[in-house]
Amino acid sequence: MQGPSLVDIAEALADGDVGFRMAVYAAVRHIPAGAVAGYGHVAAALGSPRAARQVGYALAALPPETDVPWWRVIRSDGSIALQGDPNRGPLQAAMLRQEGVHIHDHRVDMARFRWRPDLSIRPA
DNA sequence: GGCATGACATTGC
DNA sequence: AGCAATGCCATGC
Repeated sequence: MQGPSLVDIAEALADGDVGFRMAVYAAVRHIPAGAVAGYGHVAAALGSPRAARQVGYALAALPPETDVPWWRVIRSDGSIALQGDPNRGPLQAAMLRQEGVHIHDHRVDMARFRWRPDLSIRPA
């Protein structure tokens, strides 16, 4: 597994047990290889649909050798936020393609690759 | 505690 | 379709 469920994370965040950044990291670890999510989607999964920018802020603070799959988080329109970054941009695109996410003209087909959090596993 | 910052999202041209 | 203007809100100083 990859740690606590999304619901647990959201609750911990709501209770103030963890900071927003930590919640973001935990949530991003739930995105499976071969799928992508928008910053807003991650924020929404945490119960803060308007905090998309903060998700990016949190990911920007990650160290380069992190185990958090930050490359699976892109913009809601399918474009890569870091494509202007000479280092991480090409890396992100390479990582995604390596995982089977097709990129056409600097964009991902969100309708096809967007991550759908599994809400059926929510605890009774 | 107030103010500026930013890997976004949405809307209006 | 593409670009500018606005709204958002966690962080850090």
